[in-house]
Amino acid sequence: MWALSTSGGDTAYHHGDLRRSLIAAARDLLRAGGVEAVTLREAARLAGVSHNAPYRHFASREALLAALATEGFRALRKALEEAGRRAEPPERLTALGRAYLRFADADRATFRLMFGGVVEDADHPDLAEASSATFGALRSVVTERESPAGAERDALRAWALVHGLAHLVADRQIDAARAEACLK
Amino acid sequence: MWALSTSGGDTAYHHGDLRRSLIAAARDLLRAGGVEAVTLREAARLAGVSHNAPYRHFASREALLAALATEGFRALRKALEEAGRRAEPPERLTALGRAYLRFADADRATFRLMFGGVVEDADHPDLAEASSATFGALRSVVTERESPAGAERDALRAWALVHGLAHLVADRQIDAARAEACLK
DNA sequence: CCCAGATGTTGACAATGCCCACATATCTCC
DNA sequence: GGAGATATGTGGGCATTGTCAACATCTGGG
Repeated sequence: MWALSTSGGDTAYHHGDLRRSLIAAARDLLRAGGVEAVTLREAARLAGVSHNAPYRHFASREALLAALATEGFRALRKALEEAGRRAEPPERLTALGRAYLRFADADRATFRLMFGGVVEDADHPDLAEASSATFGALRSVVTERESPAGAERDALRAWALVHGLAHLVADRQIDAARAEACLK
Repeated sequence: MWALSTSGGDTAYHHGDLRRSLIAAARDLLRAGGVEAVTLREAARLAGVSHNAPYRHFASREALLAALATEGFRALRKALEEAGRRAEPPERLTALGRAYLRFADADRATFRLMFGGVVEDADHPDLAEASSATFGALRSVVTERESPAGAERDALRAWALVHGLAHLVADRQIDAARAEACLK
């Protein structure tokens, strides 16, 4: 059918772009039923291939989950950067926090996959890079406004506050509006 | 062997107290290999019973996980209450936060199970009760020191800060000492 | 003493992750 | 343009797991 050249470096062969299709299918499964619902065989079914085709693109189920988490970190980073670009230093940090919370609220399952510990960053280089790049984008904004004394601790505090709110939102223990009200 | 009367209401029959043994086995599996490693069949094996015996005590695998999470919330609540009892109002909140962080650091897998969304509180009454009781213990201390104006928001902020730090500790993104340094 | 219910066992089935050998499409190089 | 190499997809199979049904055994009350 379509024959785009994929961004991941895989070229399109028989199926068109099975890797991308599998990730898309897995994302649907993740959002619909959480991590437990993400299955190599079901993703293959949705993509219209045999139960073993995924192994040409992902070494294991965990590798597929890692790809989903990687995608999530890239999306979050993009959201953070856009939010930062739209605001000036005084309110920039608040804007980032809001973007962070909105991400967690809009895609709870992916957020939990990213931070749930089911996939270890260390085992998946792409994931490790995407996650540290995302934290870097956040950190650079957090530290830009503070004087050196205690800056590190304040940065960590800000990050932890937003991160905690995001988890509470993802777990449906508070709603997104109340969380945003906490961002000063 | 031993014949304690269990707290859950189950009496001891053939095995002694299978329910308790299964929970203990599952706890070991959880700590050793994360949620994915918790298996009804493996827990049964460790308890020395057949693969179907657990169904006399847990309706499903998720019910066993819910029992583990419930146990976790009760332990956390106990830790919070003890910490609160040992400190007076000015530092009491910090003491609670420290206890919260130590819990997350000492038993990362259980912490993630409690807040990871794999088990839904709504589906397990005991879990729902234990978790809300724990939050109640936390909330009562958080709100005791603030004046009414903005108290609710400050309480939520404090909770979110500690909760975020705990997640970062559990995910090994910062270490426990750095987290504690953020508790003012 | 005997029965009802609680507890544990055996056997089975479908789904899954993963491995193997094999088939087929595409690319490279001549 | 054709042959070999490589990438991609298929089919079968195996061990493990969650769950169900039927059966066995233990315990306590009448």
